[in-house]
Amino acid sequence: MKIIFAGTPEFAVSALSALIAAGHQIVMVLTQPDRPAGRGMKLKASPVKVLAQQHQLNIFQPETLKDTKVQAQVEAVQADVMVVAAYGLIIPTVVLNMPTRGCYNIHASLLPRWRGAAPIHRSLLAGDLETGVTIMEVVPALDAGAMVSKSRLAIADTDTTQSLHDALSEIGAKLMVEAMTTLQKTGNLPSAPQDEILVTYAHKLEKAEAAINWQKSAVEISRQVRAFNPFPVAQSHLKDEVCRIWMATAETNNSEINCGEIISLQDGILVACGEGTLRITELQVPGGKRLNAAAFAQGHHLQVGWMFS
RNA sequence: CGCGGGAUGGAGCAGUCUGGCAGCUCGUCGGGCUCAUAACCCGAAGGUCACAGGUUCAAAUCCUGUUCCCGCAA
Repeated sequence: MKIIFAGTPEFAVSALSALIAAGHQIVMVLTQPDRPAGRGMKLKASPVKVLAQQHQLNIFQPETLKDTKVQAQVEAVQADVMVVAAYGLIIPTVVLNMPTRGCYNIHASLLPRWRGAAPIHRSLLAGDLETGVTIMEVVPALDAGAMVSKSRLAIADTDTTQSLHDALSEIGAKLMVEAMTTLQKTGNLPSAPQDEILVTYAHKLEKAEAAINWQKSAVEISRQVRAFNPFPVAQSHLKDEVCRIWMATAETNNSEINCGEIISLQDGILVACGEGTLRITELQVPGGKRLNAAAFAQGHHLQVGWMFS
């Protein structure tokens, strides 16, 4: 089948890679234009573009798909189907109608829960016990298309957005290849509509949400830390210094100590919370590397009684 | 040239402003103490102070260039 692949970030890379490995003909790779990024604000190619270049695929990076000239170029490749994975640009209805066998999206949640931009972060923050991947038809409304297939994944209390992202990316790639195989063999993909009653939205993370409120429970803070790893990373202040908390686990034992106070340096940095205590195991200050708690405590001469705020 | 911080024994840091013996907390090794321990005591090894050049009687420290790492921002 002639496939147009539309994707941009790391999450989409394994899907493109799997489709190539499965022998599908990728007639065009849509990905966002190179953007200034990183230190120095140099132009940076998207991860999908990098992979596409390695396979010498036909790369197309329009600023928008609303332009009729752009649309004509997409139509020219005469694709059978379009696969979308975290592309990041609006795909107009006319473009969605071009591939004869339709457009299918990989979404990193068990729809209809967590439609939107940050499904992995939100499921982790909310304390969901499981997440997963859904393959669905692309429709003009955001992540609202009928569902083709689903795969579930349990969330452990050591999972981070990074670990779930990596796992879901692989699962999504596999599911999409299966869907494409079915489509190729049978000519159609059965799908079921989403139950609108159960819909929730995963709004984009805001930087302000990175600040830790030590009045909250250790369980909630631990979720926050793990949801914000690897980006944008939960933050707190220690002795007038910004401190990024990379990894922490919740402990149930309560204490009468003030919220945010360090109560022990044995085996991690133990901090009192509104409910329970948080065991910080990895953290970082600006200019420094990520450090395990023991090394950090030594370098900063940390003492019991110091306050995070 | 978007803004800023950093590189010092194996780990994490101080010392740099104001040039003058290479330091701290750990780890490692040896010994001691203990019923015992991630405890405690005594001792030891381990450094081209990122790299290159310059200034100086003297450079981790001042000047110039280079490489690498990190935070912000996007």
